[in-house]
Amino acid sequence: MIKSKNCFSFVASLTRWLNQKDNMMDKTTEEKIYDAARRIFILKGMDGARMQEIADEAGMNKALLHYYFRSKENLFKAVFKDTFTKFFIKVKDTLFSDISAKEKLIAFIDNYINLIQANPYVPQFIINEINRDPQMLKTMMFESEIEPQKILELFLSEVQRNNLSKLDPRHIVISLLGMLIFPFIARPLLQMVYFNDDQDAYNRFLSERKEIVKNMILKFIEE
Amino acid sequence: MIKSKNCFSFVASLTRWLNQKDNMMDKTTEEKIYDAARRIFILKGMDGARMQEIADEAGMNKALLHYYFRSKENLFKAVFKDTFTKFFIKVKDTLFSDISAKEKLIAFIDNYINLIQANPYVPQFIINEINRDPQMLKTMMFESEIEPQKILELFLSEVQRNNLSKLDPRHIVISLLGMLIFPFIARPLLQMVYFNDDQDAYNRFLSERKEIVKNMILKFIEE
DNA sequence: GTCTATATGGCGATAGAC
DNA sequence: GTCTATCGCCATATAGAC
Repeated sequence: MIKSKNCFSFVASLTRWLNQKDNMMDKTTEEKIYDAARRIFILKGMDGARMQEIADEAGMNKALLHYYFRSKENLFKAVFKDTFTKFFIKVKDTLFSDISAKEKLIAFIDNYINLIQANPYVPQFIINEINRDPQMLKTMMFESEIEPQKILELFLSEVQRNNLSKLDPRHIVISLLGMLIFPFIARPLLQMVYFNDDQDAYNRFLSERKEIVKNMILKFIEE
Repeated sequence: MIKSKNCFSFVASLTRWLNQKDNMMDKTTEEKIYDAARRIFILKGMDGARMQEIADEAGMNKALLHYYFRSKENLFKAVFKDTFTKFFIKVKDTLFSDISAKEKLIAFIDNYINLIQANPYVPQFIINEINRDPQMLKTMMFESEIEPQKILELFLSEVQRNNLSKLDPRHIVISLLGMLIFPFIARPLLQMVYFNDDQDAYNRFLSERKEIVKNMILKFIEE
């Protein structure tokens, strides 16, 4: 029957990269299923998504989803694990670069807002899941080769070691993440109330927000 | 059943039983259903909740839920509308008090963190729903007598009119809300990574956060 | 590997006795 | 108003032809 769910995403993306085959026709069936599932799960969550919907999105029959992934639960875990860990790789790259701590913070804000703008539904997807099934999150994080918890801790100690603030650095990190993520997860409400439901205006607001958040954070950590 | 060895403890038991009756037994069936639905929907969301689960929580049969509320959709809307609007009444009260703008901001932070600490799952519930069905949110908001959008706008103009900041005041409001809400909606992840899954330590962190956020916000708006 | 057809169970909702 | 029993549908999952 099946193959390991762990190596799928790595194998798939490696294959794409090696062959530079990113168009639809050259994707394997497994990749088509995975990509479709990712779109649907991120939009509707585990409970809201339907296997039939994913099959339609992938342009094939429902039975094939079970042939490749055995169950909805399996397919979801593959998508979530991959999506979750990929969101931390960017942070890792920023933290290991050879610049000062303050510059790292600034680079992080730029990278992170860009990342969310390119994947606007991902923060809501992750937050949803860490509340729906915290136990799954725990096992997933410690199984992951990327070790997201290590990256979060690294980010924290980076703030701490450089005396960027006299405060508990966790307050800094959490405030920063909250300021960055909130306008995306509360978008429908904020866009309606504060921007007359004007999508373009809201996108401009999000772009200009990079500098705003940078200034806010710098004000915190400068005594 | 009440058992006792003397009449004093009997009286005490009876008093407890009567009080319990006042709290529990006097609730109408409709109230029992509503309260149970509220607990389940807030924990699991519309998609994750089951009518059977709500009936069990309310201590009655599934059919009664439909007798009083006709459909799951109806019951959910009643719960959501009520929960959503109640979250804005606190803000309204704060804004209409007779204190300076800066004091209002400080009072808001205190009130809001207390409110969330007493209802820790509500922010996640609301954010979930405004993304799941934004259209329902819109009609609900404009039907509501409390008019949450007016309150949000009032909060915004309060920041603006008093020149609390040269920035677009929407950045201030959104940053503030993000800083306040994020530690609650991302709690399972943050508590695990940053607090060794120590619940008490995390609660202390949340309590001390009131002063931290106050200081952060005051630093923004003071030039 | 991919399809059609079907099994199996659970869910929201209703009928009808009391 | 409240219950038991059940309907009808839809979801996940499997069987089996090709």
